Amino acid sequence: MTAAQRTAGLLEGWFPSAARPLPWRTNTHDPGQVRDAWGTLVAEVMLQQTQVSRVVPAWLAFMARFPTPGALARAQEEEALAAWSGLGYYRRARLLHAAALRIVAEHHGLTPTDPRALRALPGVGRYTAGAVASIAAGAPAAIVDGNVLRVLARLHARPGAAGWAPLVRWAWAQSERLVAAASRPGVCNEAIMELGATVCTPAAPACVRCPLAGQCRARALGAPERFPAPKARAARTDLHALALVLRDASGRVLCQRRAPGGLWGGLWQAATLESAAPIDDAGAHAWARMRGAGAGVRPLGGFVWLTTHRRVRFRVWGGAGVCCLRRRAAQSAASPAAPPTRWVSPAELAQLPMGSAQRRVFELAGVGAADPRPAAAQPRGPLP
DNA sequence: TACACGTGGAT
DNA sequence: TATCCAAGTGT
Repeated sequence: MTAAQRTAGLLEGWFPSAARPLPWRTNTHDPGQVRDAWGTLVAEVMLQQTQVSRVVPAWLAFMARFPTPGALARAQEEEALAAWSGLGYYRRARLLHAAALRIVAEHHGLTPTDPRALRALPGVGRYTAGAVASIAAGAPAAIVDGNVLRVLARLHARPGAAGWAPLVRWAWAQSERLVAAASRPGVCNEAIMELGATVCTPAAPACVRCPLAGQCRARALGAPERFPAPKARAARTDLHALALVLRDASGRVLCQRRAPGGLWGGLWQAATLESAAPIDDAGAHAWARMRGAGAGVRPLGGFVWLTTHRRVRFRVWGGAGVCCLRRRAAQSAASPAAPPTRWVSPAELAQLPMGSAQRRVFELAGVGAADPRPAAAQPRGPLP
């Protein structure tokens, strides 16, 4: 028996009793598949760089609304984005919508399970293609994600930082070998990820519960947590955002849509001015009046929002909008290329695709029903 | 290749 | 509190 066969066997034996009961693991109504391929694809895309606890409620809601590729393909992209609100990395929702269109057009509405066909779908890279092919159809397709890389690096005490290309290439080769040796590739793949997520964790791994402890070279060296070495991270750049929450007499609020692409691309927000430099009160007031605010517009508060690459210092101003005709004149005069704007009720606002920072803006301004999702909770930062 | 892309849990 | 980083992909 080869080392790979032994590892695969241990993983496959461990998984059934250790697997968390996640909703996408429970079913299948298609007896030809290990698991529903569409539900698996949706789960894998949501899980890209996103923790399981955040994905569970989102996956349940998304699958209730879009149970098949056809259901998503019939919807507008904006509905997919709205269903993604709060999950982050919104490009994933656009790409999944595009993938649904392709599945309908090129695969008769049936999610492919062949790795090559999967890989050709928008938003499906090498990892996701391998995961869906193996988990939904049992194909011997390799996968490497953060968990797999960590488990393999420790198992072989392989040096190198997490993002280092030679280490990643080595991990793919190891995964290929492992999955080729597995009797149930999908189970083996899910097991190694589950092991990384629940036992072989980045800090304080629970080696006493690990089925691979006996063959783990990093453990034998006495310091499994040193593998892989941490990867260097880019510094965050500061961004200043002035958000203006305007209400009309009937309680509707003014929203605008961000340009596609870039940060929060295509999502809705309060009228917002972004700047690399701080915006003083006089500048804020002048801009707010130009965007249609009445004379009573005033600062309501602020907060700091962190993303991977930015520290965004939000200041929120609010007040009443001026009357309709003057408002339109003011907008077009202010900026002929101004983004599309709409006045929406608080109920409509809740259905609009919007990032969590802008939900927070409306919440701070006292606009009810801004967040249809369970309470988001970046720490309540101090004023910028 | 290196970088941009969101959000929140874990420590 | 600050930092890490989580079932990656596209450009």
